[in-house]
Amino acid sequence: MDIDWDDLKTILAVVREGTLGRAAQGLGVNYTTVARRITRAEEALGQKLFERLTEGYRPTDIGLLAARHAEQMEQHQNALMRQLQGRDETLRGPLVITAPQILLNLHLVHVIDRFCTLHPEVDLSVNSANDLVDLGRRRADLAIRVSANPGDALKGLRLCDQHTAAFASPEIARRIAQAPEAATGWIVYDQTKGVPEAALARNRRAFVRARFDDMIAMIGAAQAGLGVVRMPMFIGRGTPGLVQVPVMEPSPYAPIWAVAHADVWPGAKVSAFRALLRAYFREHRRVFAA
Amino acid sequence: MDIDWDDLKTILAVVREGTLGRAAQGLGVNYTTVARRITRAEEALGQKLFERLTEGYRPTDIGLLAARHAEQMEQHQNALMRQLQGRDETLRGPLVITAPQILLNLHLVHVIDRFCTLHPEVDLSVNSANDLVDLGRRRADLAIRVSANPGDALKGLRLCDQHTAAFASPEIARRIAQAPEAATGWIVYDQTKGVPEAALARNRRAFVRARFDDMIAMIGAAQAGLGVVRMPMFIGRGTPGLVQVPVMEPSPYAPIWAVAHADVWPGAKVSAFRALLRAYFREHRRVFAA
DNA sequence: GTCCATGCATGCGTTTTCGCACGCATGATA
DNA sequence: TATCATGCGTGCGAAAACGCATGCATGGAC
Repeated sequence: MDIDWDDLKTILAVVREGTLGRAAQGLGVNYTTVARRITRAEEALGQKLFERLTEGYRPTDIGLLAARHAEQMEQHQNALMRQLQGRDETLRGPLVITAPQILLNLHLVHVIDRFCTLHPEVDLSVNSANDLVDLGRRRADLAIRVSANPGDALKGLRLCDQHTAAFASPEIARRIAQAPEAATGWIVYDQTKGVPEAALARNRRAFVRARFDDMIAMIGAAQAGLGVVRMPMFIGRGTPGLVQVPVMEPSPYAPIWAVAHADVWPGAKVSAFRALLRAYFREHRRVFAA
Repeated sequence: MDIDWDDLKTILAVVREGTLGRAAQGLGVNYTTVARRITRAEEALGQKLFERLTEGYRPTDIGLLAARHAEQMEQHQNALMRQLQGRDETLRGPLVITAPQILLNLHLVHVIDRFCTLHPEVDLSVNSANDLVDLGRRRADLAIRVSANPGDALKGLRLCDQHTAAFASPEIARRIAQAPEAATGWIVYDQTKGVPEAALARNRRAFVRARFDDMIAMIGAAQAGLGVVRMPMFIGRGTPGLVQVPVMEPSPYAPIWAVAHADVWPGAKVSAFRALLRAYFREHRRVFAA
């Protein structure tokens, strides 16, 4: 009465994903293999771990219990892999970084370019993601993030402070220059309350023209002349077809950090990338501040 | 860059055992398989995990690091298996018990006999061991132990209190009866200091004739007339060729416990065995006390 | 009602893994 | 020095695991 550790890993994947297919995808095997492993595990334990439904595999109590423990095992496996990586002193092999899309487009591509030239043996993967990537579970080795602090269990290097300001198309900028008191239409981010306080302070008639849930789309909207957008300085300055408009005082914004799990932090590849980041942002820091 | 969980298990086994062969034995596979898995893991990590020496495999720092984490994973796997067992309500499948050799021979065999009759579908394994068996690591499901308390993380049922007394062959008993003041030779357990205090209180001339490190051998020595042996009442009474000799006051001894890991305790098979133990020892408790 | 997408079960041929037998190296022993 | 025990490496045939293709069941869209 014992169970294969890989079968436990498989059970965890199926509990997480809900179907054989998605679990198989995550595990990098065919879904029939997943089905067979589950069956084998059930036979080994003499217990049903899942109910077979048409919409997928639903875990039984016992399946959930097994998954909980498998999760613990996964954490230890992750810890091991992180520590191995942290003591890896070679500049070879895989390295995964993640960063916000816009920051990548406008700046990090240059850092990446240089890194690939300096360290051609590193297999660099770039994960352009706007949501937070789980560094503890090794979805990435190094993350470039815009936030107030690195977060718990993570180490961080503060790369650069930022300001935001208002940007719009040249056409709109001209109209504002001609009639500063006229009502100005804003494009705002979905989650924000409305027109920035700093803008209302200068023009009480500022109003929300539209709400977007995606920053890239907002930039496009600004370029197309839909309205004024508040955005980090580096975006406005780095995007063609946008000019800064003096409808609000530039205000401080969350700084840019390079963060990694403390285990991974000392690794050669992560250190090397960090060094290039530091140099780049030191050189270009004026682009990010008012 | 990821590692197979079963390979981690294999690494742990090799670190523990030192050679491929012994590790393979513990894992229940051929040693060539172990060698292959180690090689595969090293290739996956790009790091050497062991040095190949003629006397076996010696782990590198990285190998030890991996083994440490694998050990953590093993603990979680054990916890899972225990919990599954604890909620198993069937009276089928494997059950492993461990008990001191002598207790098995003289009494537990009857409990086992009855258990096998009542629950023929249980595959009962009996581990006759005098050293403590690790219940946390599932070397046994239920242990019958002679000790003051069950121990941490374990649940216990106090089966019976015990006394010890002095026993010897009839020949020696006759001599003692004839000359109670004569010097009496004792056989004592290796670790004890010498003749029991309670014996010296009655006869100052009692002396150690020999020291043994094994209780079975001491019983044989007593039967053969080598000397007086202090032993639990149930052994002296249950062994042919031995009689109690009044050279010491019977003294309290550690009680007999049925112990199991708290996770396993509620399992049907463990509960059933425990019930029989309780009944048996209640019925025969006078054999164990003075 | 038909069509399609999703997801599982099954059979078959292939790939991978495994166990076994043999050979080699090393160290202890007589 | 000859012999034996222990332990590892390697090649080959067997066994197990795997991927793929096909078929079935269910539920939603038109």
